[in-house]
Amino acid sequence: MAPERWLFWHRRDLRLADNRGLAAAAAATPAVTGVFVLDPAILSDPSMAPARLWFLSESLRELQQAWQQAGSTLVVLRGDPAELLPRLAAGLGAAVVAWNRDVEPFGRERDRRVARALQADGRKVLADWDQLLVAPEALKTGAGDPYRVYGPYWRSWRRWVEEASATGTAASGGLDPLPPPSALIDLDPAQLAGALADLPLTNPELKHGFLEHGFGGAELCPCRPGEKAAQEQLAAFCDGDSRSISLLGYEPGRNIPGEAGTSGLSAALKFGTLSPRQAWAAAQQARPLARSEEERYSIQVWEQELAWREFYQQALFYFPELAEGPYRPQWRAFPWDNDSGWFEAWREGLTGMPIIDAAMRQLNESGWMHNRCRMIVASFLVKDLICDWRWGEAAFMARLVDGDLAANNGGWQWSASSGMDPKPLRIFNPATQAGKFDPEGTYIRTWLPELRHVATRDLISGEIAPLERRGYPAPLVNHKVQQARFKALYATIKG
DNA sequence: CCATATTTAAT
DNA sequence: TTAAATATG
Repeated sequence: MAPERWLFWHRRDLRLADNRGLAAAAAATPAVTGVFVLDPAILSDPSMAPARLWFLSESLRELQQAWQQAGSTLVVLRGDPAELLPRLAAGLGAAVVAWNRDVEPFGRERDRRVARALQADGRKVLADWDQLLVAPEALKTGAGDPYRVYGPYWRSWRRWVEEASATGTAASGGLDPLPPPSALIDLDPAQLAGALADLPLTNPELKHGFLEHGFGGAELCPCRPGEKAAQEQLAAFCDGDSRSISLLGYEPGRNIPGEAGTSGLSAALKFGTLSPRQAWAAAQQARPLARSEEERYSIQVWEQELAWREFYQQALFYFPELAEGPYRPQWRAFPWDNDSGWFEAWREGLTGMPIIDAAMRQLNESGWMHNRCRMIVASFLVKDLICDWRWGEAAFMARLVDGDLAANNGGWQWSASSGMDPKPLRIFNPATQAGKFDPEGTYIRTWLPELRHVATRDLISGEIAPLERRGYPAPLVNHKVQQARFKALYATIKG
């Protein structure tokens, strides 16, 4: 008798190794078929970035080959998962459909619909956590509430991760990365063809992969698609050979946008070509390489970035209203200027403030922006241009290769001072930020080649003589004037 | 053991 | 300013 067939539904876990849901399926039966559904509701949304379509398409193409090498098939469909998954499961004769859980309101509602449809057909559903080191339910404050403040969350998160690490294996609740499944069993070709006959199947085309993405910045983007590239990037970042621009030099290297001092793994973690447990394990293996207190501290700072990612995901899980706008009610009445001309100048990198324009051009050309610059341009849009941060949030989502609702919304709410974090106003002075983090003007000159001739001091301050500008715009606003205006408007909503 | 007041600390 | 931890009744 043939073994029971399971269907595994990939979503934001585009890898075979250390995929908890897939491993659970493979532990139950070797007869596992994979599926990914290209959902027009997501792909055609205005917030979908060409860079993400590129990353998704390339990662899927590699994942489909990996399934084949593991002995089975990854089916790629296009349409509504709630309609297609029951049909595919029926065609395959799958008894169980498994997937990894998500935190986003849209995904959770979709998953409920899919589960209801499958269960109505008498199929079992298996869904558990994979995309976080620590499941949202695992950490609560002393009062039993979800954490709203990063500091206490980080301490609690680290304690939990260290205790779970000590137990080792996944079976005993540990965090050791799992190997990929191998020796899977496929349906025989005729049976598979029959199961797929009436389904909207998508095959990778020779040139573009699964999707027409129209993204031209792949060469400039630091994020590499696919499971294999993610492993290589992680290993290179953690290896200790290039200490100043890697994990061991992460602090302060991570804050210098003109150097490649960050891991570039944001998109890999967003799409799950890399698991957070793999990232955590690599950081632990690098600890013996650290030869100074600074290098040990660098590892911890990177671990804290993994914790920020999980903090914002658990926040969205427990407070889905974050996705709709300001968490703090008084911010909902803020009298934004919302000048659409200023907003467009910001979005296209034409504000006349070099550090802002360099950062926005990096985003527009490469699909990625250095995190320090994300904070600087966010503060500028909100506190200098006095524009609703949700416009900036949407603009980031429309272009970022790693655009993720929880992280992007969390970052913008942090910058706008409207989030759960109880700290008062944060106003960055863009010139001070440029002076601290791009002191030689390296980053500015990289992305604003038309200003390469300008003295570094003027690139940082933004005070460029009209004859030196050569077509580069004059500053749109004056920081001193605008921050005073912002504070006056803020006073009207306080309390 | 609760509920409430006070203290502490926040990338 | 306010969440979280801790002290107090």
